Amino acid sequence: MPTHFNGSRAEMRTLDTFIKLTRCTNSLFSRLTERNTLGDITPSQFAVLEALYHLGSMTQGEVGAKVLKSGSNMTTVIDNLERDSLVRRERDAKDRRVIHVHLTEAGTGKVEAILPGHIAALVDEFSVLSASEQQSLAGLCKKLGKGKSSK
Amino acid sequence: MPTHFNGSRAEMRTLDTFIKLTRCTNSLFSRLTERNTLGDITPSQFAVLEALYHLGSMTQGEVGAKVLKSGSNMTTVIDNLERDSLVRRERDAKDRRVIHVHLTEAGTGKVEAILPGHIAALVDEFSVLSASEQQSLAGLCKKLGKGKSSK
DNA sequence: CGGTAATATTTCGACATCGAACTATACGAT
DNA sequence: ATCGTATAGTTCGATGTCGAAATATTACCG
Repeated sequence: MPTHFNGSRAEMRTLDTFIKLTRCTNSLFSRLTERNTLGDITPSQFAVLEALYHLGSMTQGEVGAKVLKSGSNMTTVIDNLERDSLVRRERDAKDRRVIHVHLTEAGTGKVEAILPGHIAALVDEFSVLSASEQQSLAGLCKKLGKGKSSK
Repeated sequence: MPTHFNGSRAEMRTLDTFIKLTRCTNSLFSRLTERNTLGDITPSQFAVLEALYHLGSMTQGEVGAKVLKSGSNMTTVIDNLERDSLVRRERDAKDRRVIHVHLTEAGTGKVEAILPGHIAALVDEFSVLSASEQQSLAGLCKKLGKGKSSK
């Protein structure tokens, strides 16, 4: 459209794809936020709770690896979850550098209260794509997400 | 039960697609950040500068609409850009509620210094996808991003 | 053993981000 | 003109996010 950019065909195609990908995830997340399926917790907090719910108790660092966030960020998010009694920290007895994070009963209940509506919202949002379109999108994302791993 | 089975299949497919989409953009952005093509400015700041560069001076609210961010966020980001003399605020003479945001010479220079490398990085990242795969991805993202317009 | 490296987490400062409440200004209907 | 509402931006408080430096602890190695 009114892009004053005068680049090669490959550049324009890439920029177009990049813009659409970015806007797609932006507006998807913004619509999901509007549905308010998470109630009074934040997306980051839900990501941590969900990881613990599906994968079991983990080291704080492992949680960060699962949700793709930095260690210092994990400290902050888990601080808030602990303050709200949704998780519990437990220092490892053998290796005292390590902290294990566990869901509390309240935390488990929170995930189970949220999950069905959250999944229903996702299914509804993705219903604009057919099954094969979703699989196609997943495949392309997987490829792009992995990157040129064989550098 | 067939109903439950189909529902679960749809849910699993959607969840899989959602996870891959999320991880794709996450790791793509993280790799782009690692390349450090933006130098000493943040991605948000670059988004604002780039919008002003390609579309010309705009109202602060218009900038927020372009980069899909809230008004209060625009105040913050533009504050920092103004502090670094990359943009200039100018209150409208007729409607004194409005603030026009302009690129300074330093701002223009900054964009022009960054843009080529930034685009090259994008092209390189997207080179794991063929031209038709990129177009396919762009189309799927456009559809998913638009959502059920009936809303 | 003892000293250095590696690892896990926290702290700190800077920036981003939002929504709600607030200020200032403009506009529309009566 | 005036009142009420709508609009543009700012302020505020909370959260998220990062990287660098600090802390604590363990592991390695000569």
